Amino acid sequence: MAVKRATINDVASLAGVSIATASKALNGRQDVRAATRERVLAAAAELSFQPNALARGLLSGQTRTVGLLTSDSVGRFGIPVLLGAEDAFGAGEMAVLLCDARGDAIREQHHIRALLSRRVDGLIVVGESTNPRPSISKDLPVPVVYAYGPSEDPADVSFVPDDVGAAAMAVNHLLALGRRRIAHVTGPGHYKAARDREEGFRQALAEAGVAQAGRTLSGVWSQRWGRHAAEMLLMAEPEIDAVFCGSDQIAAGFVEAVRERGRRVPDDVAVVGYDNWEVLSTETRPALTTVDMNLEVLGRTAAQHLFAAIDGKATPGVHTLPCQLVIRDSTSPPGVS
Amino acid sequence: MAVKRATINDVASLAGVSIATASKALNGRQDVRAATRERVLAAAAELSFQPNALARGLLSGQTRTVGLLTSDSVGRFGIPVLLGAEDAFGAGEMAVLLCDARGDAIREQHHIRALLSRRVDGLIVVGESTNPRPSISKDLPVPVVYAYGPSEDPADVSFVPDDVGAAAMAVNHLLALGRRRIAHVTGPGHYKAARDREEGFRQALAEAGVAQAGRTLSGVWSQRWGRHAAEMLLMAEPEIDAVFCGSDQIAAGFVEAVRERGRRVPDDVAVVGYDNWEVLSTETRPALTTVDMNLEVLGRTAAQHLFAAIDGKATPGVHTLPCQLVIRDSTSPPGVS
DNA sequence: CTCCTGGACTTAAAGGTTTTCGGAAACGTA
DNA sequence: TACGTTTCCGAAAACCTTTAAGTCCAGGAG
Repeated sequence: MAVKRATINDVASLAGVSIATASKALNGRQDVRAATRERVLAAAAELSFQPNALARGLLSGQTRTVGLLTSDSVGRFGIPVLLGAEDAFGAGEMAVLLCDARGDAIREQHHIRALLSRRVDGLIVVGESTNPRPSISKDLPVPVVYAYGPSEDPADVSFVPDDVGAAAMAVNHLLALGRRRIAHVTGPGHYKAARDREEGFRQALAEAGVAQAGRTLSGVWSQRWGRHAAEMLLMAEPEIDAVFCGSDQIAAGFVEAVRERGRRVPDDVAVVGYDNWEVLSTETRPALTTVDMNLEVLGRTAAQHLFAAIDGKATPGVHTLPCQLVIRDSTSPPGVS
Repeated sequence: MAVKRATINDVASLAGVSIATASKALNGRQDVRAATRERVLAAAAELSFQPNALARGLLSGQTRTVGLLTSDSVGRFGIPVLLGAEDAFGAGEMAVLLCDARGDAIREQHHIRALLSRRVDGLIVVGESTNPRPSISKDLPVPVVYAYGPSEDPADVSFVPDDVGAAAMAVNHLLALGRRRIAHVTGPGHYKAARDREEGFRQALAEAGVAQAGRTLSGVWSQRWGRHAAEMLLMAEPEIDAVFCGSDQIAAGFVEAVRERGRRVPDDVAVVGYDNWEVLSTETRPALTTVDMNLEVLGRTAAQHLFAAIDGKATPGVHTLPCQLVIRDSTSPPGVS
């Protein structure tokens, strides 16, 4: 470990100039002679000088740091958003201060206080689901953007995936393949994601004038429920030729159960999942056609808008970002037109 | 958004004292009269005063912030370590500055410089595999600990899971169940994890005087490889009664293929996985007996030792942390003794 | 009465950087 | 020579907090 960190003072004395001149030379300001600048830069390099961000931030009032507040970063969805945000920030000179509140409002308040004390320039709040969450923006001295889980307050800036549109897109894909007896299996109704996806499902069917096969089956977001739902559905509605599942876990279970019942996927029943959770979607047999919510893009977009908000150019409201349908063998096997 | 942030100066004037007195009152120092302290605290509350951590850090030289440098946080293993570390820090008043180098050495250097410029008190480096990685600790003014992926330099502080011991534990479990024809399917040999687990496997068998069934099959860490290996193995060594897989993905594929071949798990073939990746290990049928590397504990331990190192009490060397065998139905079904 | 002690409070310095403003030198022009 | 202009550099303030050192006063001891 190096003994002592060099300050701009050390650089200045080594270069034989004042600290003001050293500062100007290091920051590329104009009124300094080229030869002098050289000397200063050389001195800085020799001492491996790193400007103290604390002192700089203290003076400028900007720390070039943002807080990332997640309710449940162990969750499946927080991570990509986090990566996207870190990506957008890292490209510049921003840094990300990570806090996990674990769904505890007290802890969340605690973290917000700590972040403000560190003078972050802004805050990104990542939800654990797309359910709207209480706003934290009131009386905060810095801008806040919400990613994945929107704020309840429409005056805040939120970014969410377009679940309704994506579900419709998935159903239209099935319709284009000629399927007409399409069922829907999804997660618990207290998830807005489940309700939104069902709404997109219904809309697309209604637009095409096609009736839903059976009733929507609501369960939990698990493979087990997918299997169970498949068994019930194949019993009650044996003539179904496609199913739209609310998650890849459900779809994976569904596919498994369908195959065990001796029906082929996709020839007899086409299956569409949701999330593009690769460990499931690419490893099931056949690989799952599924919706990718583009969460990294969402995180990156949220971060970029936080920049804008820091510069005073906020764009309030809930912004929905498009998803993407990833087509794999569970709806259109290779070699089949 | 609040208009202006209060400083200790504002608090002092509102309370009618000097800033020194205000500081002492706020920090619980002694030589302040109780009544005065009351006044200061009330003033601070009214202005919702938050001490400026930058100014404090500038003075004390301690930022109470650590950098978390990950090579690949999208990876399966970085996340729990990260959570464990964040947990250990969050309990106190530490904050975590997150950086993802994406496996790029240039970017890593860039991030290290940025972190040092921000005057972090220490660094945690999270590897993407247990393969030793180049040390970054030389000439750094702050302590560094390595988690999951150890440093190549034995003078550094590293924490890794005990893959050898865990593999032996898994095999001993199979031996205790009376299995004697045990095979091993694992990932690529350039992963130290694969080599370590194979070593533990061999040690345990040797100690029991039992011969390995077939040769170790090295492939990739995927479900597909697990299936493929199962097919080869059932063909070549039809009499095997157990298999130790190098990952849950491999084990999940293996279980699937075994069942498709009409063999029962665990009655005919017992299967042990590795990682306890719950989406796989609890959702396969039967659920997988598997090794949990206790990565959150590992992350927490690394963080705690970083604290110690910051206080000058480093404990150099590679520390291996015990893993845990999670027993589920793939080795001992419910209702069977 | 004087001196000392200790409590309660204030002053001022320190920490590292940026920036404004003023100063000095060099040079050209009248 | 006197003066104005340009170019380069330095002194000092500002950011906010903590803390060492110093001031002031009341009260007790001698």
